[in-house]
Amino acid sequence: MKVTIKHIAELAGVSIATVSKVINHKDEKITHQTRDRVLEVIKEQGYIPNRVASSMVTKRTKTLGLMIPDITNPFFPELARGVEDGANEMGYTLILCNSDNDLQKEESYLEMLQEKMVDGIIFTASSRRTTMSSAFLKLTIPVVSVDREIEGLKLEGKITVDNEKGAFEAVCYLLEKGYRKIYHISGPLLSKTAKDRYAGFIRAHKEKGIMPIEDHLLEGNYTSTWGYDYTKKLIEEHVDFDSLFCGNDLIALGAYKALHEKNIRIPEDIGIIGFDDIYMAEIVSPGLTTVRQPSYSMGYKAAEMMLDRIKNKDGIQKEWVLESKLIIRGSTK
Amino acid sequence: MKVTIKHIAELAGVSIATVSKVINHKDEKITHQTRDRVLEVIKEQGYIPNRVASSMVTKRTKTLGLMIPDITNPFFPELARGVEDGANEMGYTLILCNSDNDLQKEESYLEMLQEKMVDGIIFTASSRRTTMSSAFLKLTIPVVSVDREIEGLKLEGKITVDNEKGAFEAVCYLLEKGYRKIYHISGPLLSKTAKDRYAGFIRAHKEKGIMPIEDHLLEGNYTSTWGYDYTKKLIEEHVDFDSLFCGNDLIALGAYKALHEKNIRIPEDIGIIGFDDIYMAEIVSPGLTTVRQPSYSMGYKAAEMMLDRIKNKDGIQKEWVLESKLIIRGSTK
DNA sequence: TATACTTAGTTAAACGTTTACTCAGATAGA
DNA sequence: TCTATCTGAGTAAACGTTTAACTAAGTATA
Repeated sequence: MKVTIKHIAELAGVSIATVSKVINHKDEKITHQTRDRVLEVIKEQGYIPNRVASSMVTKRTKTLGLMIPDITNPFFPELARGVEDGANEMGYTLILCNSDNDLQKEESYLEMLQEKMVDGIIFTASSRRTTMSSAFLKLTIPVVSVDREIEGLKLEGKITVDNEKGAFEAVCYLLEKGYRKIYHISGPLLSKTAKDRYAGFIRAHKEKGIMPIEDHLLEGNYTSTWGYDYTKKLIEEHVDFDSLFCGNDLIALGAYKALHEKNIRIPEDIGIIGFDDIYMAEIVSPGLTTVRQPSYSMGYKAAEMMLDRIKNKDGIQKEWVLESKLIIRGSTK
Repeated sequence: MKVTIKHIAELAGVSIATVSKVINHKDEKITHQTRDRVLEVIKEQGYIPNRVASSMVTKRTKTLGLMIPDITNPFFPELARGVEDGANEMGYTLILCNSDNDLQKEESYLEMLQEKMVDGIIFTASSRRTTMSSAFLKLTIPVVSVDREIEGLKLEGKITVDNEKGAFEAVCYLLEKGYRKIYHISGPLLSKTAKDRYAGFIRAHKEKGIMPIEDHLLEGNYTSTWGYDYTKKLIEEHVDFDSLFCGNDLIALGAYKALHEKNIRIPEDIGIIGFDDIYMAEIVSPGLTTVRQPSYSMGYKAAEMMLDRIKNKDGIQKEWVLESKLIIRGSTK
């Protein structure tokens, strides 16, 4: 038999209300003797409170949902880790949901999270989502979005990085180093993230007095395969380019592979800049110059923002735009 | 006001028991008319069942705990993904716990998982754990261990790969290719995993009639930093070696970096074999020859095993030893 | 017609907590 | 001494479901 608060109460010779108060540290009005006796029985019996019962009455599960596209994508573990640490610090626990950028999966998870009555949802929306379904609009649980925008949904908070600026700085750096024929291998331009990075790419050219060429934009998705294939194609078609600004590090790493195979040197023949600064960027040779996103911090801040809101310390800043940072390594001159 | 089963019952003109039965598909004894009416009201009201209330009475939360050292380590996202997919398929949800190989964190999470009444725990034990604490022994929730052994704990199942054999094959391959001075940069030998890999390393030498040299074992931990530092040291101290068998891919990738910096060619000058086959192994140049662990499958199987046990389809195999596979790429001759 | 069995539901207890309210006794003030 | 206040605890309702036990009405059987 599972030991409950009732058993503790009996053994300690007090009422269950008293036990409950002791457990929840609402014991200002309990004498030391009583409290110690209760505590002792709890310990002796190895009592573990049943949170589902308490959630039933408090309407709090001390659980957050984390919805991301895919934990297998190296950008997300850091972020997830940040969220988890932030949540854990406040005694919260995390339910992990991989949406695979699949709108249907996203909605079915959303429903599950509601059924399980999580106290909040940290959300990195599918890059495919352009419109809100009714499932979203009905949502009564607070949502904080991270990394990506979710238009049309009422949010409790929003955490992004300044993608335009990050891209701008990266491309400026390339231009300053004398690179002139920069191709941008981008992620899907449906998403605001990719659009902003492209905007930065354009602005850098303009500010440096160079005419950006539209053909230099190659739209794809955020995978190394895509980076590899497109770079290979550029080489084989003898396209005239001297550098690559990649939509993320995975794309850049794919480009590395293609260039290595063709014995093209980085950075002497071709310069490369990525985006994200995943852990591999440092390990690879030459080290990848990239725009670092503070992904751990993004996750951590998101959790923090969520918990602030839950605890109703309201008035806290609702939108954070974090700074990215250009990390210069060996893949650029 | 949140809409509950009670509202639905009133609006549909039936008892709450009837509503409950149609929700849970226990409706063999409900007429079509009644069921349809209930369903209609549910839809119209946007009713979402409260799983915490139902967990209260069924003693099932349809939630699994996943305890791993660190989701940020590239070996784990694949595994976590496997667990998640397996769980999700059966309508289960996953609570993510990063223990950081910290015994205290591990125990505090364990307690949380019990409080939240998860139905089972998928566990990759800390590599530091050698003995069971009372928190473990008191555990009444079923546990399936993955990847690592947990001695002294009653398990519902166990999923491992044959590390000894994997290492054996890798080292045999190295020897067959003519490498003779193989150094083994290992993870912490506290863990059975690392011990088994070392055992394979030894057996391969013996079977090939070569005397293994004890000095060729370098114990450290599973990080690229470690691989980098130790390889650099070997080079700088002019140690005579022609190949590296690394405890995992991260170590191998660290070794890559050190070798590249010193302009030592892979595989011409030094051959390298890793372990795990993380996604980077393929992307890096030259591709890393490595022992593939079916990490996704391990996770998936673990979830499957757990859910079988929960559903009491007992008699299912309690221990799975999965096969690893040598993946030959460019880092060996 | 009397009896037994089905059918399609309903009733009410139970799950393990939290918490607003109540209460008895002790203490203090007048 | 009487009343008011304070202290330390107890009582019982409530949270939203599930499910065993029950029931009323209809149908089949003898």
